[in-house]
Amino acid sequence: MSTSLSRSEAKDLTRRKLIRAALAILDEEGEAGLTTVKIAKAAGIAQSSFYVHFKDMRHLLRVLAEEGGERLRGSMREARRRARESPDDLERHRDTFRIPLEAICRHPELLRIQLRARHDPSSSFRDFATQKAAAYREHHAADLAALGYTADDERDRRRLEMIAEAVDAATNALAMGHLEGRYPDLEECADILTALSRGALRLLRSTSGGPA
Amino acid sequence: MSTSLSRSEAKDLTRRKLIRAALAILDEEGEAGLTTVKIAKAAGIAQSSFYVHFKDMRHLLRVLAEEGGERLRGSMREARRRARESPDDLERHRDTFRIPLEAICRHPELLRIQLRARHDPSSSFRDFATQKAAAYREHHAADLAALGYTADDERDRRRLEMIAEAVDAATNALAMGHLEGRYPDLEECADILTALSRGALRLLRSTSGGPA
DNA sequence: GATTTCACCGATAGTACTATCGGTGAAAAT
DNA sequence: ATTTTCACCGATAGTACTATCGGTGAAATC
Repeated sequence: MSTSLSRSEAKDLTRRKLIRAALAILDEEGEAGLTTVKIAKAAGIAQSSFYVHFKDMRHLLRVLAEEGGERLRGSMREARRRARESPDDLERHRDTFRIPLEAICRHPELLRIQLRARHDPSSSFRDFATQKAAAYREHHAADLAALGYTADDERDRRRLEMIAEAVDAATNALAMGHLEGRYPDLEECADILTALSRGALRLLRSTSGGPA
Repeated sequence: MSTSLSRSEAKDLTRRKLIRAALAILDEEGEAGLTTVKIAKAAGIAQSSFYVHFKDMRHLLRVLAEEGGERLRGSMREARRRARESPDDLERHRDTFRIPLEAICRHPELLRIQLRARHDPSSSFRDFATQKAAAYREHHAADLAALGYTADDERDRRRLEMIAEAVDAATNALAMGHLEGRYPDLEECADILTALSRGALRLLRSTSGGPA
């Protein structure tokens, strides 16, 4: 505005505008609505200038995946860090759900895009989303193991993974319900998830022991 | 083959071929890959002949939604009927999960298409999928209520709905995991879901009573 | 057996998008 | 002060798809 930017600063600003515009369109209209025409228009430049910043559409999609992945990683690191700080096991278990729920609510568009991509065979983000979901599932299973639900044999290990996958899906569903306004209280969502999880873990506890 | 079909029979056959081809492409490539060119080619007719059977693409999509809805309704009716026949409450509760899991495995493409449509703002099936999911959630909540988990006040009614939504999401996730080969035993999936559900319902039982 | 109907065909106009090209002016380098 | 660089522009060729049109032959009707 007042201070004229240097050329590289101006270019970087335009690039960020493009990414910002693309993420908004991706969230609002889905991958099918993501065209160079719309992105450039939303960013306030000519359609052809899109190619000054990205080699082609694929390039932008790769960058968006990296961008989204970085934000997701950041939220997860924070979640893990805070969950580890909880005083007792019960509170830690509850935090295992409350913190991801809060992370989702901070960047709901990332969850929406991920859920969409995961089931769409034409999506450029499909592999990325599947990979992220698997990583989160394993991380969750490891968290449960850290709470004392040791999985000694193959059967229990598989069950722990199934519980993690089932509870993750439930977490996403309740988070979406919260975002849609159906479940206003996030604490109540965490309560339900904790209860679900503890119920399922009873299956393991009975065979291999666990915390109170 | 040997007997030449009447004109109307032949037309109806071609129409069914088109719907069949469209469903296959929808499952394999998603809504983005669904074009009149591909559908007609897969059905073995010229692209322009597509319009002999459907006014336009929207018309076909409407018909596909009705077609899929009818199959889904059929599976659900069957599931409800069989679940009601179970001898005791525990077995009925378990059937509440095993039967939907089996229904999903009979028509996995319908679940895939529905999950995809539900989160895609550009999908023609989005409203349809959302509606179906809400209907199933309410049906599930009613099933739980029938098992004795009476929800007297508003809080418990909301919690019952949250549990139904969470468990439905978990059911879909485990069914997808089964279809992807990660969880070969469908009975084990039903076990996990039953345990999840019973754990969550403990929240209600403690305040308003319920079965053993 | 003559006429009508119509499912299907090939050709094509119209639409939306991608990606490239040469031109322009202001910032940067000399 | 002059030259170079380059972010951005308008124009446009190329691609993929939708939907319409007139033509054709075999089934249906008379």
